[in-house]
Amino acid sequence: MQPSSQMLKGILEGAILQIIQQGDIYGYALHEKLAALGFGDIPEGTIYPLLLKLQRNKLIIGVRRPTGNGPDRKYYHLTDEGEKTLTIFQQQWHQLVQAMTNLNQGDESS
Amino acid sequence: MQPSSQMLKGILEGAILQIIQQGDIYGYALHEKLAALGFGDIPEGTIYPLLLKLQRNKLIIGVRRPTGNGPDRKYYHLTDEGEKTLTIFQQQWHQLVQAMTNLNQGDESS
DNA sequence: GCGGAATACCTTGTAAAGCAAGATATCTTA
DNA sequence: TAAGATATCTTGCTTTACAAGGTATTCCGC
Repeated sequence: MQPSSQMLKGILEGAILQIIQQGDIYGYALHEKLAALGFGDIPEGTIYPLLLKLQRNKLIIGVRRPTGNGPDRKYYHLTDEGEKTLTIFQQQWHQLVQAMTNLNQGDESS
Repeated sequence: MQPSSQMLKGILEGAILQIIQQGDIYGYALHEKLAALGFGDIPEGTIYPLLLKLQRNKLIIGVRRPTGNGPDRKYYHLTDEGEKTLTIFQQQWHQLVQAMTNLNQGDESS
């Protein structure tokens, strides 16, 4: 399994799928979680459009819920398609790490 | 050191800088080396424009050399700027791997 | 009650990454 | 002399990620 061209770009997409898999979450909290994990301050102008794209592609589903305490939140969960896509992403990520490790070790076998 | 937005996209750029650092190389051989390391079949339509951009940005310098045996090759080596950029990339890559590891371990401490 | 801060979501337009497709040229081998 | 391997480059496209800004809700201090 080789890192696809998508992999080289869309690491954020895979990371977000995985966070959602670990428990339903909404955009604003995702923003904080990414920072807490060490991904840096991913701006909302990146996160929200990406969530909408993932939903358009039927990898996640968003459900708007009132909080009684501030504006509504849109909680997202994975679809079966999303689970499959996440699995493929994880394999590609692993392969990318392997390739980078090979590079660091001046290794060309695998 | 947080993975910059560049990092999320431009992993290929860092990988290529590192390969060049390990020894002068030309585009066509780079293509084969990336495949051998496990980066997949990065097309030439990706590699050559990227090399030209790196040169434009003064991170690498290309020197055309005849082979006496086939078309000329353009061997690239790093500039001082390129060395510095590579060091930063390596730190960012390490941070990204750390963040992904945290994610896998459901960990939010760093 | 009013203003500001925090929370929460979204849109528009832009820059850059990576790729597909194809052009060009050299040398070797059949 | 034709085909194939080697070697580089260009044009135009799609997608990623971001900057900048807009909207709405609730809470807190004054």
